[in-house]
Amino acid sequence: MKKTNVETCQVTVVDHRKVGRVNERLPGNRHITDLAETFKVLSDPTRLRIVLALSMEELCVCDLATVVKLSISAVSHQLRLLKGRKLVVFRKQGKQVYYRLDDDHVIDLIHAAASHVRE
Amino acid sequence: MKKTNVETCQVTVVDHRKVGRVNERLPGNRHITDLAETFKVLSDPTRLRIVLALSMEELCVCDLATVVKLSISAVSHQLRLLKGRKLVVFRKQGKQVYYRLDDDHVIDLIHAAASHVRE
DNA sequence: GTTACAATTGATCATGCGTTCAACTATAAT
DNA sequence: ATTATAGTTGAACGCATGATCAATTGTAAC
Repeated sequence: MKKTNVETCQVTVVDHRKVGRVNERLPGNRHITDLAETFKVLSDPTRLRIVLALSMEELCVCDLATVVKLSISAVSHQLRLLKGRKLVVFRKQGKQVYYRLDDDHVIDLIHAAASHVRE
Repeated sequence: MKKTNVETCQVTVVDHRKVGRVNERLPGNRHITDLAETFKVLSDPTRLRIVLALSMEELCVCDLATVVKLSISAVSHQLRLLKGRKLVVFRKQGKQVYYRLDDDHVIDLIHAAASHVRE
């Protein structure tokens, strides 16, 4: 009579002391998802171009659409996500809406990523 | 006879000097997509947990599966992506495969994101 | 008011992506 | 060689997501 333990494979060699130590120090779910969301908003080429453009000068939606070669609607949708994650802020002037980066943390983040890419 | 310029709206108020300046300084497509890919690989909670776990100690796939509470298969798939982006490296020992972070840039990147999140 | 236009918003569609499942590979022990 | 197990791989499924289109809002000019 052979032992048909189908499930044990998942647990046999687990080093529970290691796992325990790691689990203790892992950040909570809230923090993890916040971090993931921040990375996700920068994980799209279009949004990245928008952020890089705004790191140089303040630009209106129309200018941004020209820079990234997409419709104003598409750009507006992406700007909504960037606003949601507090990466950009805006200022209305007449019919135009001018966007700029919220702070310099964003550029630091991109620089950090850039230094990982070249290597 | 009214001028039916449907397309002009996209171009009328564009500040071409601004757009020109910005376009000149924007990184090339290759660099942008490389950056975006780096952010994307960190934009998933599971992968982020894996990376954070590996920033503490070297762990085998089995341990990682226990930590993130997912199947070994799921973890293996994510590790493949992390390997592809050079975030982790591995070492085989007997039947086990131990993973660790490739370098410390990765942690710096996560710290940079974390400092943007709390604010 | 009416017209013109910058920008936002919601719906739709196609594509991308994370997990699961099943099949397979590799290593170790008997 | 056979058995057991750690890990990988490919297919499939369902959900998320980015671009487009149409409709709408808000502001300025007439």
